[in-house]
Amino acid sequence: MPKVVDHEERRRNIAEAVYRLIGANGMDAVSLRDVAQEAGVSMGAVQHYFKTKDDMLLFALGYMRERVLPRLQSALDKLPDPTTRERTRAAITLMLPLDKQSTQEATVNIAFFANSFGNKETQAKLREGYRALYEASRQSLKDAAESGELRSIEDVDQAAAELFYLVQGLIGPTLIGAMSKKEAVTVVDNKLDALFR
Amino acid sequence: MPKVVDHEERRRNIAEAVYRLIGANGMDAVSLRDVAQEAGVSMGAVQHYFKTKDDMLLFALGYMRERVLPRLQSALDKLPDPTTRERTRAAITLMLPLDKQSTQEATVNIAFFANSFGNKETQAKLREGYRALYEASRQSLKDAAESGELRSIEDVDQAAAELFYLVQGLIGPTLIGAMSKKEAVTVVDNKLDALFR
DNA sequence: GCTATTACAATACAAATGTATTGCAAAAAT
DNA sequence: ATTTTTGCAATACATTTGTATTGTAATAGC
Repeated sequence: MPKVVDHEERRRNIAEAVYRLIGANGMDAVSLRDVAQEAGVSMGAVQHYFKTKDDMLLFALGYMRERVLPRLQSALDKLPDPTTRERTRAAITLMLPLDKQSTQEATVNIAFFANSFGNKETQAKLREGYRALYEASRQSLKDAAESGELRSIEDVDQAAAELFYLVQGLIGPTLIGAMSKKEAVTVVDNKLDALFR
Repeated sequence: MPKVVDHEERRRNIAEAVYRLIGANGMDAVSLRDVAQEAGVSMGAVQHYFKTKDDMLLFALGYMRERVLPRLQSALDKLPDPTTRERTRAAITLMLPLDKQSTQEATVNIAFFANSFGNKETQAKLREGYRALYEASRQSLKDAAESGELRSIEDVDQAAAELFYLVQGLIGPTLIGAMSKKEAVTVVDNKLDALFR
């Protein structure tokens, strides 16, 4: 029998191929054959690791979240003793499609969004992801309020919602060029100015 | 030869079928055969009115904008002498997926968004639509500032961007249930409270 | 009345797709 | 040393898809 390999690694490699294809041409470009080619394996190998195409896509969606955290951590490690504002800005910068990788991620996210209209499992996973992200973001702002980093904000929940969903709203239009990256960052920075001391 | 019919009407009927299919199952459900069936015509008829599937989708995207305006007008007609705030709220209420039709429209919009990653024409049309909508919204808020309807806002452009993209950001998560409709409306109303006298 | 045109309808066709199956060689287990 | 297991690879198959083509009957134009 062949050398035993790391299944999770193989699956991740395939997921990365999925992201590249979506990022370049959208979800329609994700056929098993295309994924296999992009991943540098045979279609039989793809089928070895994923029972169905849906399995593969669902895995890819879940894995995407996993791989963002190290990137965020890495960005934070570059900031010496960051304030909440700086950490918040770093996180937002990762979410907005400002560089190649974030652009890919934003594209993939929207593609899965659209895909979720015909797929309950995908939609559940997205919902769960959104809630977790929003809650973390809200809690972070709440902590900042308690430690006096915010200006006098009456309603921290409202402020948290405004910031979070403002960023969500900027992603799509920035992706398609309805808004420039610079403008998007300016809007966010102005908002942060209004929130933080 | 058969009785001459209204081409545009036929095309619109087909576009409506496209929306229904997307709304129910996402863009993957939009095959020519499915559209024909949903529209109550033969596939030959669909091909008679649209040379290619892409033509059909592009038309559907364009037509969607056209058909929103009468709905907005109708909502405004129900308001006796509306303030800018009331008009703004009416428009936002139409954009958020609060009722069946708005939900369908939001779904279709995201579907086209995702579809645009593999289609330059679709993306251009979306971009154009976003820009027009944003500009109208920004101008409306600017007018309100000049006529004294707003609180003292330092930067009306920033305020306009915040309101517009906050709403954009609420659509997706509301659609998938990551956020409740009630919460979304509350966030918007609070934002309007902060902007308008 | 005759001809041209139109609105469909039906069908063909090539290509693409996901699922399923079989095969093989090398490593792991005994 | 033998058997079992594993990671692929290759292929088959049924289904679906968009594009293309042909046909027909009824209306419009002259």
